[in-house]
Amino acid sequence: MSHGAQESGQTGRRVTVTDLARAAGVSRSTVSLVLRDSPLVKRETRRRVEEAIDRLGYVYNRNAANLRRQTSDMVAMVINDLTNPFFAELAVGLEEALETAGHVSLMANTGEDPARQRRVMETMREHGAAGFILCPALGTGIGQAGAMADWNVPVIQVMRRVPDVRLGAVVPDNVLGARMAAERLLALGHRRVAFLGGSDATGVTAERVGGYRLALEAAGIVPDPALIVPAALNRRGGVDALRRVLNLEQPPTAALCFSDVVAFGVLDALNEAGRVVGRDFSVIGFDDVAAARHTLPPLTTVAVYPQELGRRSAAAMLRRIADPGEPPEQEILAPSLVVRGTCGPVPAGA
Amino acid sequence: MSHGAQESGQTGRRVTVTDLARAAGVSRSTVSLVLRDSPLVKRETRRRVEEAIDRLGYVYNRNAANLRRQTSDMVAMVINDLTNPFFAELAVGLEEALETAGHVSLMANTGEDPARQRRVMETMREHGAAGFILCPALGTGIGQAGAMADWNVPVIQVMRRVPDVRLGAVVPDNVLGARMAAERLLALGHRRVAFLGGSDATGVTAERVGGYRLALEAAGIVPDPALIVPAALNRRGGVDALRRVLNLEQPPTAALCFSDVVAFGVLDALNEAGRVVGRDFSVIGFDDVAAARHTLPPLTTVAVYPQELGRRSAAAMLRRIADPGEPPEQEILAPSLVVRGTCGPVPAGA
DNA sequence: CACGATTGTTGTATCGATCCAAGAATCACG
DNA sequence: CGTGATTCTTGGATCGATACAACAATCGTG
Repeated sequence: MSHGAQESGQTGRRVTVTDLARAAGVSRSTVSLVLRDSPLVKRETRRRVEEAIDRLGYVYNRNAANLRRQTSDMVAMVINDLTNPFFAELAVGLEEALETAGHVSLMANTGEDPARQRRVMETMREHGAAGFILCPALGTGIGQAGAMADWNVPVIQVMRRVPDVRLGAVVPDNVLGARMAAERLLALGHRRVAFLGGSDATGVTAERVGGYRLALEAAGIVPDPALIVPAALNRRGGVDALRRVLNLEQPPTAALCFSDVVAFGVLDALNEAGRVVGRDFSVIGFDDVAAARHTLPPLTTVAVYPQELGRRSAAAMLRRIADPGEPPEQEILAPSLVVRGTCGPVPAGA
Repeated sequence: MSHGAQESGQTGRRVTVTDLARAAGVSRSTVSLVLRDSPLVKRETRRRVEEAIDRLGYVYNRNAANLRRQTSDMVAMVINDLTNPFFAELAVGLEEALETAGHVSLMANTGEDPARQRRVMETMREHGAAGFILCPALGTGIGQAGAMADWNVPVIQVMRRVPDVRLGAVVPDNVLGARMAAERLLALGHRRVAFLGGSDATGVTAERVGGYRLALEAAGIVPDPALIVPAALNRRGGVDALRRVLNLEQPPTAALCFSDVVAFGVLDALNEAGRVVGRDFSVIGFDDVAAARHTLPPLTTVAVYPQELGRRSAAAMLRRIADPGEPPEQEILAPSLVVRGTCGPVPAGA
C-alpha cells in the first residue's frame, strides 16, 4: 500500500478504487487485486494500476477493507499507569511487537480508574479491536473481567491479573522473585527482614508477600506481622514504610520492597536517617527499572523485564488472533535477581 | 451506545442494526436514529429498540458508521521515546484529553527512528486518523514534514518541531527557559557557566543554547565555546560532558543542562568526583520530570509541564478538527524556574 | 370533518473496499 | 484449426452503518 503520493493539496474528494479503475482502464475488482498483491494480475495491468495509484495520490482505506473482510488489524492496549516507567517500558515492548506484526495499536491509560477502564474498553470494542492487552486497574472487579470474557475477542492480561481463567495472562513469577530476594538477604545473615509496600487490594502483593514468607519459613523463621507493612506504590510510600519499621522495638536489618519505586523512597529515608545503605541496612527492590542502576549505591533488585513482558503478551495475542479456537494461556515468566550495591552482611551489633 | 449486553457466548454472527430492526419490529433507519439519540423517535419506539439492544447484546460498529459519515474519531499520537518519563507524561496528558473529548487514540512509539515514524504514520493515515499529534523523531526531514502537510488532516507537533509553518505546534519557550536558568546562575555570581548536552541535530538545542548565550551576553560575558559541550540525551551523556569540562584549564563553576536526565548524569559525575553539589558546583536541569525532586540535593530545573503540553496539543487538535479551515497555530508555552537545592553562590576560590 | 402542520417512520442509495461466480483472452497441442 | 486448459478480468452482491427524500400517522383548529 505504499506508493509516493504525487497529487498534493486539496483535490476535492478522496481517491477511491473506482477512480483508480477509471484512470487505469480496468475494473474495480482488478484494482483490488493489485492492492492486495495478488499473483492473478498480469504484469502490464499491475503496472498501469500502480501508475494510477502514484499519479492520483491514492490512500488505501483500511477501515472499508476491514468492514468487508470482517477482520481487524487493530489491537487495544489498556495500561493502568504510563507515568510509571515500568509500565511505560512494558507498553513500548508491546507496541513495537504489534507494529512489527503489522498491527496498529489503540492505546488508553486508565490511571488506575476501573470506570475509565470500562469506558475506553467499550469504545475500543465498538471500533472493532481484534483483541485487548490489559494491565488491569487496581480494583478491577471479577464481574468486569467476566464480561470481557464474553466479548468473543482475546483478552490478555499482563503483569497483573484478575483470577478468571477464561482470560489469558502473561505475568512474572512473583512468588519466586520475592523468594529469591528474601533468600539472598537470609544468606547474608539477616534474620529480621521487612516487606515494605503494596496493599491487599492487589493480588500481586499477596504473591510477593507469599514468596517472602516461604523463604523465611524455609529458614525456620516465623514471619513477624509487624515487619510486613503495606504502603502506597510510590516513593512517598517507601519513605513512610521505612520510618515505621525503624521505630519498632526490634527494627529489621534489611527490607524487601514491593517495587523499585518504593525502594527509592526507602533509600531516601535511610539517607535522611544517616544509615549507610548496604552496611547498616540492606535493601532489595522489585522490577529493575532503568533508574535502579543509578541510585547510590545502585539498587539490588528482582528483574522482571518489562519490555519482555510486553513482547510476550503481544506474541500471545498474535497467537490467539491467528487461532481463535485455542484456549487462553497463562504464561509465567521467571524473574532474576540482579545484585548491585544495596545489600551487605548483617551488621555486627544486630 | 452503552447498554448491558445480555446474550453471552458465541452466538454465531455479529448482531447488526438489521437484527435489531427485526427484533423491535421497526426499520433499520429507525434503529439508526435511536443509536444516535435522535429526538425524532417516539418514546415507546425507542424503548422497544433499546430493549432489543440489551437482549441481543448489540455492539455498535463505529468503523461502519465512520465510513458512511466520512468522519473519524481516531486521533494518532506518534511519540519519539515513551521510555523517557518526560514524553510518557506528555502522552498521558494527551491521551486523557483526547479520551475526554470522545476520541480514541492510535499510538505509536518511534524510538527516534524516522523510517519507523514514516511507516506508522502511513498506516495510521490508511486507518483514517482524523489528525496526528507528533513529537518528531530526531532526524525527521523537512521533506517528510512537507509530505504530511499535504495530507489534508491536521498535524500538530509537540515539544519539538521541524520548521514548516503549515504544521501546528505546541512547544515550550526554550529560549526563555534557558535564559532564566542562566540568569539565575549569573545572579549567584557565576561567571564561567557551561551548557551541557544536546546536539546540533535538534532545533531544541539551538534554542536552549541561544537563551543561554543571550543571558551571558546581557551580563557582558563572551560565551566560551569550550564550555558548550554536546552530549547524548541520557545519563551517560551527562557524566561524559561534566568530566570533559572539569578537565579544562579554567573549569566552569556551574552548568546548565539540556535536560533533567542529562543533569542526573552530571550529578552522578560530581558525586563521583567528590564535589559537593550546590556548594562546589551548581547545576540546573531542564524539563522538571518527577524524579527531579528526588535527587540529592533536589534538582533546580526549568519546568515545562509535560502533561500540560499534552493537554494543550490535544486542545489544539480538537480545534483543528472542529474547524478544518483555520490555519495552523504555533503555541509557545512559558516555562518557569523551579528552585531547589543544586545551586549556590560561586565558591570563594573561583 | 377537512386540511395543513407537526411528528414519526421508512426505502433506497451510499461510503470504499472485497468476494465470488462467471466470462474473456490466451495458450498448448493433437 | 478446434478444443480444452490456463491465465486474467469483471459485474454485482455485500460488510454495517447513515443520509435523504418521501411517506404515514397524529394533531390542532377553523
